[in-house]
Amino acid sequence: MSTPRRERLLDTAEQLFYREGFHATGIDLIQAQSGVAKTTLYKHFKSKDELILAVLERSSSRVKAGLEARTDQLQGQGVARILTLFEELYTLCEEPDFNGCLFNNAAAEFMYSNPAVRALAAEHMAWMQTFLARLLKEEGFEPEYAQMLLPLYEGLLTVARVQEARQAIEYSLNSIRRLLQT
Amino acid sequence: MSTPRRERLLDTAEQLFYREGFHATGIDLIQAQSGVAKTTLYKHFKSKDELILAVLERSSSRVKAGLEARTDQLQGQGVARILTLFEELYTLCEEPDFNGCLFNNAAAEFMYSNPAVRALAAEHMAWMQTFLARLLKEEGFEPEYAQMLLPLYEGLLTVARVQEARQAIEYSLNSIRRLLQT
DNA sequence: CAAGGGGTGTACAGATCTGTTTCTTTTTGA
DNA sequence: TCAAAAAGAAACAGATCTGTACACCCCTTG
Repeated sequence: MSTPRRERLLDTAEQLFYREGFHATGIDLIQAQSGVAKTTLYKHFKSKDELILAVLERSSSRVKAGLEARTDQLQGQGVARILTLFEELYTLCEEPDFNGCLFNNAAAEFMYSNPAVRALAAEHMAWMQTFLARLLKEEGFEPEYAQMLLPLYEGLLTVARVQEARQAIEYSLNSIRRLLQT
Repeated sequence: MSTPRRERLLDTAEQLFYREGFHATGIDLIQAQSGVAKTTLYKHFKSKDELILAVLERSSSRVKAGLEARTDQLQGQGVARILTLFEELYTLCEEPDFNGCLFNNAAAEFMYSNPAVRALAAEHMAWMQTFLARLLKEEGFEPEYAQMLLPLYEGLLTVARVQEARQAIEYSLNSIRRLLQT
């Protein structure tokens, strides 16, 4: 069984796209850093745009599966089940190459120049919102709160890029508790 | 008195940087679209990086002045004075070239490659937060709520890029009202 | 009217980027 | 064992990008 070059390419590309941005990351760098030949890269992905889409699709699937798994085991825990998503931000923001939300970064760079990327980011956000709404409903809260919890979640990821965010996360947790208490 | 080319350059650059992104916007396009000669561009700004910084600085000043002006005339109106900032998002999100928050877009693209840009975005966010805290305090609320209102504000700008955001804004307004009522 | 500063237009240098071509080497599976 | 498939290496085409050089044109001001 051969080393999975396709996965290695996706790993390297994702890391570079996330850290440095999409336009700023050249194919040559992905090629060199992954150790996979350029010919092989273009055999797996027809173009840079296709590689970008593949990276986003794989990342979206992984994030979704992770969120489902992490909340499945907290059924019936009430507000704690929702808060666990926001608590995860504590560690997320302190990772070495943290740079906000990959899908928002992608949407910002390709808003008007690549509808497929924009659509994929939109789909991911929509999934996040319905996921939040489902959790809320299952724990006995109004699912419409997802309409403000999603922006708050994304905004924390965004603000944490340029600020120490521990306090912001803490105050957001408190605010959510206050809002959801009946 | 000559036409203010410097301003024309900054106007064009800001529009393109905001709509298409920083790396995706070439100097040649700014030059062509502004109608100012390339030589003149490089006489006013030593490099593209310097132009980017100038655009961000001018935009930051304008945004700050706008926010101050719009809230000055609402002193003593209580929660309405804070909500007016979020209500403005209704129109902001529907502008033709809307693409989220310029400073977050800049921070995303230059997080690890241009510390000056990152610092400028950080300064802008910090100002927004102390501004919100000041409004809260002046209207008799806990200023610490700014710690979650800033992420919520930025998150709405961010989510609105890929979704119809009217409902999200509306639910956020309601949530803020609920949170701040004593 | 002469001089010089600001602006224009164009061409160009040099780097970099995406994607291709060509040829060789390695791996794999029947 | 051997042919086919996959991967590698490296050069290259063509586009594009930042930044510079150069020659020219006003238009003010002394």
